[in-house]
Amino acid sequence: MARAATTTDVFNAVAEPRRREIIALLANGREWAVGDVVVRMQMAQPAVSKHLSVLHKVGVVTRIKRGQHRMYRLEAAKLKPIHDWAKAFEHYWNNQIDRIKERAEQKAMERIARENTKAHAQDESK
Amino acid sequence: MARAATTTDVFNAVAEPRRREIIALLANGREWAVGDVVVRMQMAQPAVSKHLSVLHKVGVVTRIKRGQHRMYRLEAAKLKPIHDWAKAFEHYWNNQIDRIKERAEQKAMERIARENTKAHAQDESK
DNA sequence: GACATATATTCTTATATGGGAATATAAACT
DNA sequence: AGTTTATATTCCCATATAAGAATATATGTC
Repeated sequence: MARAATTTDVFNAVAEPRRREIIALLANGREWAVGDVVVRMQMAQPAVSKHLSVLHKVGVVTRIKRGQHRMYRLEAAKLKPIHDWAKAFEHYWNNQIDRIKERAEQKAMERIARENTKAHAQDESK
Repeated sequence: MARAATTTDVFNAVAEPRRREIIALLANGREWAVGDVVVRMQMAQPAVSKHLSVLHKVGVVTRIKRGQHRMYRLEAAKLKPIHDWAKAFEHYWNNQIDRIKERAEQKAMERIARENTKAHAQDESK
């Protein structure tokens, strides 16, 4: 009865569109103060605080105090379960050709990666 | 106010754990009668019907009548938006080495795919 | 047509949740 | 200490939703 709480199930936490917007905002990797999110989202401060609180409880954001501000940062790895889940269905929308390409690249990858990893490591900083 | 309905937002539809279970069940690609799902999920028939109805409304399953049965089939492509969304965060949990490999395979893919597509098409039926 | 089987729908109830308003808390500044 | 700024929390309300029970709607069988 009743689905898993938004504060415990990442799928449910992310099912709220405004929280996905907040996540998109934080996706630039920087720290965001609540007030910054309020401005960018045109949303009331308590609402933002509550959404961030939900995201914090599921671990999707981390929080640190900086002066009178609480800085939030995206902890994107917590979204991996969703990716893993969805990825399991990838082959349903990829067509046969794409699958062949994946097989081919898979085999090539192992060989090429070994050569490239050391040689071009510094070229891939971005 | 209030998030998008479960019947209109795939993210919300899938935020219910039992619906994810049903999806997992249907993921074998076969048609499932409601009764089969009821047995496998140990769940009341009306509950299953309702969940399937939600999934049907968001298009995640298709339904066809077969005699007195309604056969449900997974329409996994409707889950692609979730995959696309989550995939955007993939690089957060992949390490630098993995990213280099992806770049390498990406480049190799385009070349190799052209050679393999026609040559081995019949070997990749599964 | 009567009955059985399969599934959907309706109704009720309990609960979660999101927003708004108001208030509380905390830090910074004077 | 008093005031301002930043954020969290509480309270209230409206709504969505999930489950269960009962019932309705096919469809198949005799």
